[in-house]
Amino acid sequence: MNNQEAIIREKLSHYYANVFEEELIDEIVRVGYFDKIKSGKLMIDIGENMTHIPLILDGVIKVSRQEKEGEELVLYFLERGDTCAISFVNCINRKKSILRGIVEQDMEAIFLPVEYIDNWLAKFKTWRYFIIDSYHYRLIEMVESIDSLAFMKMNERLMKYLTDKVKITKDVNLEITHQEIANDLNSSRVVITRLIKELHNKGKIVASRNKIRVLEGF
DNA sequence: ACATTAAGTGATT
DNA sequence: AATCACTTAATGT
Repeated sequence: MNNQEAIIREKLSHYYANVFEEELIDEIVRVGYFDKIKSGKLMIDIGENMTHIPLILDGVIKVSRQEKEGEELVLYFLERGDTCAISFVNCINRKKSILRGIVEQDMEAIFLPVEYIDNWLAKFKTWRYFIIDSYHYRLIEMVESIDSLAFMKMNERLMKYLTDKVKITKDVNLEITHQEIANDLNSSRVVITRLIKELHNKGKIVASRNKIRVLEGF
């Protein structure tokens, strides 16, 4: 066994040992490769084809939709143990991505070439469950995102955004600017600034330049 | 000290 | 809730 394979096996055993059956792990070790991707890098853009699927080991990917130029809306975040099931379908049908994925926090993942994943569906029960599960989870998040858009006011959306971010980064101290939040929520900086101040005064958060500490709601 | 970037605010739609 | 047109505060060089 070469070094690369050993790394993959080791990494897999950490987070996926109870998820995948032995034979599947063997296959993953055989065809996958391990890679690290720096924060800020664009993984997949709308309209592109996917060649590999990531099994995320560490870090965060921000998945968003872009309607027009400059108008972005964050749908959900992917973290350890996740994969992008949506991109998975892109792979099988050779369809282009309807979403954009940007690395939000330095990421480590095992990348699997798309040509295997279809075949594995029939071959491995654990793979099937993993994919369906992932799909289900993504659907729930998508519905939450729709609810948030349709029924929640901006201040509630903002609070949800912040608490989601805390959950995913496992840190109540967020390093983010009002402008960045505005972009993610498809709002404007001024509006976010006012709502942040409101939340601050209500004691739900503590805000200062480039920093927000979330005190409740997660 | 100066320039740049982030955040705060009143008025208007 | 968004936009404009500023002001003020914080940070980097």
